[in-house]
Amino acid sequence: MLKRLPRVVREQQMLDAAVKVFSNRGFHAASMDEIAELAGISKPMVYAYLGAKDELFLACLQREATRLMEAVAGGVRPTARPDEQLWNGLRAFFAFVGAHRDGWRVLYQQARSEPRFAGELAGMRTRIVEVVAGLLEGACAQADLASRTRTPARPDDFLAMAYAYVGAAESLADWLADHEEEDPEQTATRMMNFVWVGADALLQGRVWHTDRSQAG
Amino acid sequence: MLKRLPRVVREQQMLDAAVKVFSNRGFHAASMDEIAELAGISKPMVYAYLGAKDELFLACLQREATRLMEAVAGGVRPTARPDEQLWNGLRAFFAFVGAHRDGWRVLYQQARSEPRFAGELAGMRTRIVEVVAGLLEGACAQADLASRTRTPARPDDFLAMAYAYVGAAESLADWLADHEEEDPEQTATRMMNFVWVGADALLQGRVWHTDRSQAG
DNA sequence: GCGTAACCTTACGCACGAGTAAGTAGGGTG
DNA sequence: CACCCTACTTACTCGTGCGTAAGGTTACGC
Repeated sequence: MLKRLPRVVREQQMLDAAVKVFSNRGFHAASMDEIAELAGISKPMVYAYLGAKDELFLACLQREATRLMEAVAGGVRPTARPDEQLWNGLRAFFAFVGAHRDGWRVLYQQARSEPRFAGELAGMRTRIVEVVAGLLEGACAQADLASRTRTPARPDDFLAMAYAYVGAAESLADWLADHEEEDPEQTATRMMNFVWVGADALLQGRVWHTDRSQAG
Repeated sequence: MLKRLPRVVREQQMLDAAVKVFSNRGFHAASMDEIAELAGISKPMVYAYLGAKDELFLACLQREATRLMEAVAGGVRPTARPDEQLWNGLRAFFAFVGAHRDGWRVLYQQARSEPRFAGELAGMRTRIVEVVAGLLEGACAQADLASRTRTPARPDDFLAMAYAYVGAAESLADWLADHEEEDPEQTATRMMNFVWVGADALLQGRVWHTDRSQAG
């Protein structure tokens, strides 16, 4: 009756549908029947092409993660200054989230709460954190060359800062995903100011103490 | 056979068990039987005292949220300087997360991904974000009195910054929840440096631009 | 024009888990 | 001691939804 389509096409349709349903309902509440229906196909086809529910979810996760990584990597020129790399990376990141709000939700909200996939996700997250930590370290080294030599930072500090920054970015991304009217470009600018100015001050050795308002 | 205990005691035991199970398995994968068993009681008692699964989860959410709020509020002296308020609040916050890692997970990871409770949680989150935005605004006003009058900040900027900070704190809290060896006090210090020094620089009007490394 | 392989369906088995009915025991009060 | 109310149990019903068995249909090679 309806068109018979080649496997590759159907698989993408199924993944599209699955991302939407997982995103709206959550992993457990999503039913394979609903996914199949939304994909315009019957359930056994989903099993035939993409396997059981776990595998299907993992497939969604991997497709969306790959797209995100490629979008970010594609926006960054590796030869640019660290701050420009960061800026372009953030732009690409928030643009992606703005364009694929469903994908973002699947990737970060759902996967995190399902213990079965938390490991997979933690791996991606760790890689991102390490990249960011590397950028910070590079920026710090460059700042040292420029003028001051005050650097109290140890490797762990970079990692912790990177962790905090990634969290901040995710938080803004969630906000973006929930607010249809927000402009990705502006979100990226906010994040960039937030990161760069703050990090710059911190990396110059300015520290807050309990007994004094701040030290410079 | 086993002791008969008054209602109030049993309820707390049930909530303790529920928080643990919800935290480990996720809302859907958690079974009422397992919760009942862990609480050392039979399932109908859970229904009799705390209602259906939804209500039970909400009860967990509310108990943990209340505890968290009280812990933070209890650590803060409202008459102190803004930076000290922030510092004490962060200390209390990370101490709480360190001590109630399960509760934290239920509160933030699980609740967020379940559309049914996302609203409830978003409300709490919004309140927190607004408090933080208020602190920032207060700090900014104080800084203005002290010396410079350069303030490019509009209300939305405070809100966005607060959002990013809350995300950063959550991220560090997740890290803390996952790393048994990490010290809550140190995490709080990291966050404080991160927030205060960065915010200070930002609120003085330092901004990053596309064509220049930074402005001061 | 016929086999065969890929595409696609309906219709079911089966397990798991939410929620309940109906009934038992303990301990305080008259 | 009879009462009754609260704490507590075993033992079910029943819906929901994953995963599959078995069979139908289109296209393409030969």
